[in-house]
Amino acid sequence: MRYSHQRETIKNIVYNTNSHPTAEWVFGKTKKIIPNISLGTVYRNLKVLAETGRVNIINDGSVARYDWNTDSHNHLKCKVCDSLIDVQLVNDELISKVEKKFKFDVDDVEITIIGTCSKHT
Amino acid sequence: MRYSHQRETIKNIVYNTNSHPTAEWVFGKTKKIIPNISLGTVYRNLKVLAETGRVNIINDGSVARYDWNTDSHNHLKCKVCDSLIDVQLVNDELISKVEKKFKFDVDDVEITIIGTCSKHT
DNA sequence: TAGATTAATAGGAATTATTACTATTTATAA
DNA sequence: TTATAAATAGTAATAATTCCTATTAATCTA
Repeated sequence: MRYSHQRETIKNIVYNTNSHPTAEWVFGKTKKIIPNISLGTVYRNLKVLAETGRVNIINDGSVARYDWNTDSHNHLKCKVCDSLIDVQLVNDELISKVEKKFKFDVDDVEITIIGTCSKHT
Repeated sequence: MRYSHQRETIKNIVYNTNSHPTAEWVFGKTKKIIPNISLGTVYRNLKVLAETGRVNIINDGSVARYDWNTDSHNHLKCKVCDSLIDVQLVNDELISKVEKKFKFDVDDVEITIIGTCSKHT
Protein backbone atom coordinates (compact mmCIF):
# COMPACT_ATOMS: atom_id res chain seq x y z
CA MET A 1 0.00 0.00 0.00
CA ARG A 2 1.32 3.35 -0.97
CA TYR A 3 1.59 6.39 1.29
CA SER A 4 -1.19 8.95 1.28
CA HIS A 5 -1.40 12.18 3.22
CA GLN A 6 -5.16 11.65 3.62
CA ARG A 7 -4.84 8.20 5.16
CA GLU A 8 -2.08 9.32 7.51
CA THR A 9 -4.16 12.27 8.70
CA ILE A 10 -7.26 10.11 9.22
CA LYS A 11 -5.24 7.58 11.18
CA ASN A 12 -3.77 10.26 13.44
CA ILE A 13 -7.21 11.70 14.14
CA VAL A 14 -8.60 8.31 15.17
CA TYR A 15 -5.49 7.63 17.23
CA ASN A 16 -5.91 10.87 19.16
CA THR A 17 -9.39 10.48 20.56
CA ASN A 18 -11.11 8.16 22.99
CA SER A 19 -14.55 9.14 21.73
CA HIS A 20 -15.10 6.16 19.39
CA PRO A 21 -15.88 8.54 16.52
CA THR A 22 -18.13 7.98 13.53
CA ALA A 23 -16.89 8.42 9.94
CA GLU A 24 -18.76 11.73 9.80
CA TRP A 25 -16.92 13.03 12.87
CA VAL A 26 -13.56 11.96 11.46
CA PHE A 27 -14.52 13.67 8.17
CA GLY A 28 -15.20 16.94 10.00
CA LYS A 29 -11.89 16.82 11.86
CA THR A 30 -9.94 15.88 8.73
CA LYS A 31 -11.47 18.75 6.76
CA LYS A 32 -9.80 21.21 9.13
CA ILE A 33 -6.45 19.87 7.95
CA ILE A 34 -7.31 18.90 4.34
CA PRO A 35 -10.28 21.12 3.43
CA ASN A 36 -11.19 19.40 0.16
CA ILE A 37 -11.05 15.82 1.43
CA SER A 38 -14.09 13.82 0.45
CA LEU A 39 -16.26 11.68 2.68
CA GLY A 40 -15.67 8.67 0.45
CA THR A 41 -11.94 8.93 1.09
CA VAL A 42 -12.60 8.88 4.83
CA TYR A 43 -14.79 5.78 4.56
CA ARG A 44 -12.35 4.00 2.24
CA ASN A 45 -9.38 4.69 4.47
CA LEU A 46 -11.16 3.76 7.68
CA LYS A 47 -11.98 0.49 5.97
CA VAL A 48 -8.39 -0.21 4.90
CA LEU A 49 -7.13 0.78 8.35
CA ALA A 50 -9.56 -1.77 9.79
CA GLU A 51 -8.55 -4.42 7.26
CA THR A 52 -4.89 -3.96 8.12
CA GLY A 53 -5.64 -4.22 11.80
CA ARG A 54 -4.81 -0.64 12.69
CA VAL A 55 -8.30 0.39 13.85
CA ASN A 56 -11.34 -1.49 15.09
CA ILE A 57 -14.90 -1.10 13.87
CA ILE A 58 -17.68 -1.00 16.45
CA ASN A 59 -21.27 -1.46 15.32
CA ASP A 60 -23.32 0.99 17.33
CA GLY A 61 -26.92 0.57 16.25
CA SER A 62 -27.13 1.89 12.73
CA VAL A 63 -23.73 3.64 12.67
CA ALA A 64 -20.16 2.38 12.61
CA ARG A 65 -17.72 3.80 15.11
CA TYR A 66 -13.95 3.53 14.92
CA ASP A 67 -11.51 2.76 17.69
CA TRP A 68 -7.70 2.89 17.79
CA ASN A 69 -7.85 0.25 20.52
CA THR A 70 -7.54 -3.01 18.60
CA ASP A 71 -7.19 -5.17 21.68
CA SER A 72 -10.27 -7.28 22.30
CA HIS A 73 -12.48 -5.34 24.66
CA ASN A 74 -16.10 -4.49 25.37
CA HIS A 75 -18.23 -1.40 25.84
CA LEU A 76 -20.54 0.22 28.31
CA LYS A 77 -22.98 2.41 26.41
CA CYS A 78 -24.56 5.22 28.38
CA LYS A 79 -28.05 5.94 27.08
CA VAL A 80 -28.00 9.40 28.68
CA CYS A 81 -24.79 10.87 27.22
CA ASP A 82 -24.47 8.31 24.41
CA SER A 83 -20.82 7.68 25.25
CA LEU A 84 -19.01 4.38 24.96
CA ILE A 85 -16.70 3.32 27.75
CA ASP A 86 -14.03 0.68 27.19
CA VAL A 87 -14.03 -2.24 29.59
CA GLN A 88 -12.54 -5.69 29.73
CA LEU A 89 -15.14 -8.33 30.53
CA VAL A 90 -14.56 -11.39 28.39
CA ASN A 91 -12.45 -14.13 29.77
CA ASP A 92 -11.20 -17.32 28.20
CA GLU A 93 -13.56 -19.16 30.48
CA LEU A 94 -16.64 -17.78 28.68
CA ILE A 95 -15.18 -18.59 25.27
CA SER A 96 -14.25 -22.16 26.14
CA LYS A 97 -17.66 -22.66 27.77
CA VAL A 98 -19.38 -21.59 24.53
CA GLU A 99 -17.07 -23.70 22.37
CA LYS A 100 -17.76 -26.77 24.44
CA LYS A 101 -21.46 -26.32 25.25
CA PHE A 102 -22.60 -25.26 21.76
CA LYS A 103 -19.83 -26.75 19.62
CA PHE A 104 -19.30 -23.26 18.27
CA ASP A 105 -15.89 -22.09 17.05
CA VAL A 106 -15.53 -18.57 18.49
CA ASP A 107 -13.80 -15.79 16.53
CA ASP A 108 -14.95 -12.76 18.41
CA VAL A 109 -17.16 -11.75 21.32
CA GLU A 110 -19.10 -8.51 21.09
CA ILE A 111 -20.51 -7.24 24.34
CA THR A 112 -22.27 -3.94 24.80
CA ILE A 113 -23.81 -3.16 28.14
CA ILE A 114 -26.50 -0.51 27.91
CA GLY A 115 -27.35 1.63 30.91
CA THR A 116 -26.50 4.80 32.76
CA CYS A 117 -22.95 5.84 33.55
CA SER A 118 -21.73 7.27 36.84
CA LYS A 119 -21.98 10.88 35.61
CA HIS A 120 -25.77 10.78 35.89
CA THR A 121 -26.45 9.29 39.30
CA MET B 1 -54.28 0.98 20.28
CA ARG B 2 -56.89 -0.17 17.85
CA TYR B 3 -57.02 -3.53 16.14
CA SER B 4 -55.52 -3.90 12.69
CA HIS B 5 -55.49 -6.95 10.47
CA GLN B 6 -52.02 -5.97 9.21
CA ARG B 7 -50.48 -5.76 12.70
CA GLU B 8 -52.05 -9.05 13.76
CA THR B 9 -50.70 -10.79 10.67
CA ILE B 10 -47.22 -9.34 11.12
CA LYS B 11 -47.18 -10.43 14.75
CA ASN B 12 -48.22 -13.98 13.86
CA ILE B 13 -45.50 -14.22 11.23
CA VAL B 14 -42.79 -13.13 13.68
CA TYR B 15 -44.20 -15.45 16.34
CA ASN B 16 -44.01 -18.43 13.99
CA THR B 17 -40.34 -18.41 13.05
CA ASN B 18 -37.07 -18.88 14.85
CA SER B 19 -35.10 -17.27 12.03
CA HIS B 20 -34.76 -13.78 13.58
CA PRO B 21 -36.20 -12.24 10.41
CA THR B 22 -35.54 -8.82 8.94
CA ALA B 23 -38.36 -6.37 8.12
CA GLU B 24 -37.93 -7.22 4.44
CA TRP B 25 -38.44 -10.94 5.12
CA VAL B 26 -41.54 -10.24 7.20
CA PHE B 27 -42.80 -7.99 4.39
CA GLY B 28 -42.42 -10.83 1.86
CA LYS B 29 -44.28 -13.29 4.08
CA THR B 30 -47.03 -10.81 4.90
CA LYS B 31 -47.59 -10.02 1.21
CA LYS B 32 -48.67 -13.62 0.65
CA ILE B 33 -51.56 -12.99 3.04
CA ILE B 34 -52.20 -9.28 2.41
CA PRO B 35 -50.88 -8.66 -1.13
CA ASN B 36 -51.09 -4.87 -1.06
CA ILE B 37 -49.47 -4.32 2.32
CA SER B 38 -46.76 -1.69 2.25
CA LEU B 39 -43.25 -1.95 3.62
CA GLY B 40 -43.80 1.15 5.76
CA THR B 41 -46.68 -0.61 7.52
CA VAL B 42 -44.41 -3.54 8.32
CA TYR B 43 -41.75 -1.24 9.78
CA ARG B 44 -44.28 0.80 11.74
CA ASN B 45 -45.93 -2.26 13.23
CA LEU B 46 -42.68 -4.01 14.07
CA LYS B 47 -41.75 -0.84 15.92
CA VAL B 48 -45.00 -0.67 17.90
CA LEU B 49 -44.77 -4.39 18.67
CA ALA B 50 -41.30 -3.73 20.05
CA GLU B 51 -42.44 -0.67 22.00
CA THR B 52 -45.25 -2.67 23.61
CA GLY B 53 -42.84 -5.44 24.54
CA ARG B 54 -44.25 -8.05 22.22
CA VAL B 55 -41.15 -8.48 20.04
CA ASN B 56 -37.47 -7.78 20.50
CA ILE B 57 -35.20 -5.90 18.14
CA ILE B 58 -31.72 -7.30 17.47
CA ASN B 59 -29.14 -5.07 15.79
CA ASP B 60 -27.27 -7.27 13.37
CA GLY B 61 -24.69 -5.09 11.68
CA SER B 62 -26.55 -2.70 9.42
CA VAL B 63 -29.94 -4.47 9.61
CA ALA B 64 -32.50 -4.89 12.34
CA ARG B 65 -33.83 -8.36 13.06
CA TYR B 66 -36.95 -9.17 15.02
CA ASP B 67 -37.47 -11.85 17.63
CA TRP B 68 -40.61 -13.12 19.36
CA ASN B 69 -38.41 -14.17 22.26
CA THR B 70 -38.52 -11.17 24.58
CA ASP B 71 -36.71 -12.87 27.42
CA SER B 72 -33.20 -11.55 27.89
CA HIS B 73 -30.89 -13.76 25.88
CA ASN B 74 -27.82 -13.67 23.67
CA HIS B 75 -26.80 -14.82 20.22
CA LEU B 76 -24.24 -16.93 18.46
CA LYS B 77 -23.79 -15.61 14.94
CA CYS B 78 -22.42 -18.05 12.41
CA LYS B 79 -20.36 -16.23 9.79
CA VAL B 80 -20.74 -19.15 7.38
CA CYS B 81 -24.52 -19.59 7.25
CA ASP B 82 -25.31 -16.16 8.74
CA SER B 83 -27.75 -17.69 11.24
CA LEU B 84 -28.37 -16.48 14.77
CA ILE B 85 -28.63 -19.04 17.54
CA ASP B 86 -30.31 -18.18 20.84
CA VAL B 87 -28.27 -18.84 23.95
CA GLN B 88 -28.37 -17.85 27.59
CA LEU B 89 -25.02 -16.54 28.78
CA VAL B 90 -25.54 -13.54 31.01
CA ASN B 91 -25.78 -14.11 34.69
CA ASP B 92 -26.56 -11.74 37.51
CA GLU B 93 -22.95 -12.09 38.58
CA LEU B 94 -21.70 -10.25 35.47
CA ILE B 95 -24.28 -7.50 35.88
CA SER B 96 -23.54 -6.89 39.54
CA LYS B 97 -19.80 -6.96 38.79
CA VAL B 98 -20.25 -4.21 36.19
CA GLU B 99 -22.54 -2.17 38.45
CA LYS B 100 -20.04 -2.28 41.28
CA LYS B 101 -16.76 -2.01 39.39
CA PHE B 102 -17.78 0.77 36.99
CA LYS B 103 -20.63 2.36 38.95
CA PHE B 104 -22.78 1.75 35.87
CA ASP B 105 -26.52 1.17 36.16
CA VAL B 106 -27.22 -1.73 33.79
CA ASP B 107 -30.41 -1.90 31.73
CA ASP B 108 -29.51 -4.49 29.17
CA VAL B 109 -26.62 -6.68 28.10
CA GLU B 110 -26.12 -7.37 24.41
CA ILE B 111 -23.80 -10.24 23.60
CA THR B 112 -23.15 -11.57 20.13
CA ILE B 113 -20.54 -14.25 19.69
CA ILE B 114 -19.26 -14.45 16.15
CA GLY B 115 -17.81 -17.66 14.79
CA THR B 116 -18.63 -20.92 13.07
CA CYS B 117 -21.52 -23.12 14.11
CA SER B 118 -21.42 -26.91 14.42
CA LYS B 119 -22.90 -27.45 10.95
CA HIS B 120 -19.62 -26.50 9.32
CA THR B 121 -17.01 -28.47 11.22
C1' DT C 1 -77.57 0.32 12.24
C1' DA C 2 -75.79 4.45 10.28
C1' DG C 3 -73.05 8.09 10.36
C1' DA C 4 -69.05 10.56 12.67
C1' DT C 5 -64.43 10.31 14.28
C1' DT C 6 -59.81 9.44 13.95
C1' DA C 7 -56.25 5.71 14.03
C1' DA C 8 -54.01 3.02 10.62
C1' DT C 9 -52.84 2.14 5.90
C1' DA C 10 -50.86 2.36 0.99
C1' DG C 11 -47.84 4.32 -1.83
C1' DG C 12 -44.35 7.09 -2.57
C1' DA C 13 -40.91 10.65 -1.27
C1' DA C 14 -37.22 11.70 1.92
C1' DT C 15 -33.35 10.61 4.91
C1' DT C 16 -29.16 8.45 6.65
C1' DA C 17 -25.18 5.76 6.41
C1' DT C 18 -22.36 3.82 3.26
C1' DT C 19 -20.43 2.15 -1.19
C1' DA C 20 -19.51 2.55 -6.16
C1' DC C 21 -18.00 5.02 -10.23
C1' DT C 22 -14.81 7.80 -12.96
C1' DA C 23 -11.93 11.50 -14.47
C1' DT C 24 -8.05 13.57 -12.34
C1' DT C 25 -4.16 13.77 -9.21
C1' DT C 26 -0.09 12.07 -7.03
C1' DA C 27 3.31 8.68 -5.00
C1' DT C 28 6.90 6.17 -6.57
C1' DA C 29 9.59 3.04 -9.58
C1' DA C 30 12.51 2.98 -13.67
C1' DT D 1 12.17 13.16 -15.74
C1' DT D 2 8.77 10.47 -17.26
C1' DA D 3 5.65 6.51 -16.99
C1' DT D 4 2.62 3.77 -14.19
C1' DA D 5 -0.99 2.73 -11.43
C1' DA D 6 -2.77 3.60 -6.78
C1' DA D 7 -5.44 7.03 -4.41
C1' DT D 8 -8.41 10.96 -4.52
C1' DA D 9 -12.45 14.30 -5.22
C1' DG D 10 -16.79 14.73 -6.44
C1' DT D 11 -20.83 12.78 -7.38
C1' DA D 12 -24.19 9.09 -8.27
C1' DA D 13 -26.08 4.91 -6.45
C1' DT D 14 -27.67 1.75 -2.88
C1' DA D 15 -29.78 -0.15 1.30
C1' DA D 16 -32.33 0.25 5.35
C1' DT D 17 -35.50 2.92 7.41
C1' DT D 18 -38.57 6.84 8.38
C1' DC D 19 -41.70 10.44 6.97
C1' DC D 20 -45.72 12.39 4.52
C1' DT D 21 -50.50 12.56 2.99
C1' DA D 22 -54.72 11.27 0.86
C1' DT D 23 -57.60 7.36 1.60
C1' DT D 24 -59.46 3.45 4.21
C1' DA D 25 -61.35 1.15 8.05
C1' DA D 26 -62.05 0.20 13.20
C1' DT D 27 -64.79 1.72 16.70
C1' DC D 28 -67.66 4.99 19.21
C1' DT D 29 -72.10 7.25 19.63
C1' DA D 30 -76.74 8.62 18.75
